[in-house]
Amino acid sequence: MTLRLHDTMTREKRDFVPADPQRVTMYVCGPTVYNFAHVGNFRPVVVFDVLFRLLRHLYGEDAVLYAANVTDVDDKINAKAAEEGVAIGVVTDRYLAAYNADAAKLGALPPTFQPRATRTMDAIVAMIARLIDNGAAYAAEGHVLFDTTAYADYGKLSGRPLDEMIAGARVEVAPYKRNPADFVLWKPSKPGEPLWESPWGPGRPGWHIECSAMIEQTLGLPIDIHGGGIDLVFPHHENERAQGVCATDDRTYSRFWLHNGFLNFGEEKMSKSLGNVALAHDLLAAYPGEAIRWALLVGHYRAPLEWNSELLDQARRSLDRLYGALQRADEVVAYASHPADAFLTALEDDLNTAQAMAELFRLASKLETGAPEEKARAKGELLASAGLIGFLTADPETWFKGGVDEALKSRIDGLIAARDEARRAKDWPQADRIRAELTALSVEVMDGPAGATWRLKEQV
RNA sequence: GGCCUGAUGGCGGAGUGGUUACGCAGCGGACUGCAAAUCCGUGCACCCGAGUUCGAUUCUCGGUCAGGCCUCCA
Repeated sequence: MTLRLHDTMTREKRDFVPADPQRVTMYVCGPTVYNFAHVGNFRPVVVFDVLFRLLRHLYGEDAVLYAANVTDVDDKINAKAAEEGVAIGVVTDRYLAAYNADAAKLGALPPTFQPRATRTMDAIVAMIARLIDNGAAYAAEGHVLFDTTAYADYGKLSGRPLDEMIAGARVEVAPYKRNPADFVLWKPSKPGEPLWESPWGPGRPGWHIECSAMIEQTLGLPIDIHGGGIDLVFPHHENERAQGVCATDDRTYSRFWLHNGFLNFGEEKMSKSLGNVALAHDLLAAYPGEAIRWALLVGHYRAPLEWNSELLDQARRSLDRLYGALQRADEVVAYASHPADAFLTALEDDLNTAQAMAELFRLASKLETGAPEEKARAKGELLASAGLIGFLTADPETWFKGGVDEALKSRIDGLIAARDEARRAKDWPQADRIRAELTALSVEVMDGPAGATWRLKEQV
């Protein structure tokens, strides 16, 4: 079975073949850390985490190098720092920490590298200098600009011929540009803004060159996979590629380009009680990270995803179903620790997570109804399959009772015990009264042959 | 204006030239003191028009609608 990935460059699914199976490289554009990140910003985090995990499964954990950068030089960061009267590092450190914590709650593994623009300045300056030497960039009025006419392939990734872009340009062209499409590699800082020394005067780098330099420094060019949101295809990735190719004489830059679709918020408002759930940080306070991760992967990564509270509720219930099966199969000893073939096949088909999830439900059904050997195998495959993409890693008890503190837990256990006693005495009115009390605590009681178990109906 | 996607049941969302996944919700039944969970069964869809074909939801063309990008937004 081979991994097939949709490449934005060729606009088709192709067999993925890394340059070196011992050293598979992937780079994904990360956040600009000036505030808590929007949920949509976490879609690539989760999507490419799935790809990272799949690649590790296929090529070995040590064979995959994944870099996800952090943009910590930016106008918005400057504005935020100025507003708070602090250095930009205070702002970027704070929001980077929050971002990483939220990503972890969403089940994302830490990338192998997390380069930061401010710590890559030497490489950025060096790359700009090389571009000037190669005749692909020029200095003008304190700026350094990339000369888009120096790169014949410019526009190929996004499918925009240069002349059309010029015709469609809706932004005023700075007077120092040779061509309207030329973009900034280095620019002077405004008074009060952070600046770095360079041969072209003190200033700061343009956004695109940061990524090219960070890739070259952390992974080396060319890389196997470059990922990011669909909105980055143009101009960011187009420009990155132009820079990387012209600075290194390497024609490839990245062997595959993967882009995830956007989250749509439609018209529906998220439940008011949830507050501003557009921020992942707030959303994570209202829903388990695993449910949000599930919701983000429920559709194909390239398709737009309708994001609303119903989607999240359904995601949580889907996980209830799977965790419920595991909980009921507590005594089943898992046999086999490999992901199911059908599950892997789905993932290897350009990360068809929806299909892969369907396989998880199939395994859960087998676990509920199969013969003993079948159950043991289904449990092993379910755990291994789901675990491969970061699901069902919690104890089922924790999933269903995780939000309960000790005091409440002992109170619930007391009520359950009292109800059991009433039921043994066939005092149904009393048993129902107690159940009503539990329901008020959002506790769902499930009577079984071995006594009653319970779980939280909604997690808070 | 240019370029590019997409349109599947009540909701979400896969996939396929002939029998349409899966989950949630619904309905009937089993189980239960009653429930819940689970199990069994079941209803419900492939935007419109034309074409190709023995046969199209799936391919082609047109239309309609929706969304995205067009210089720093995942």
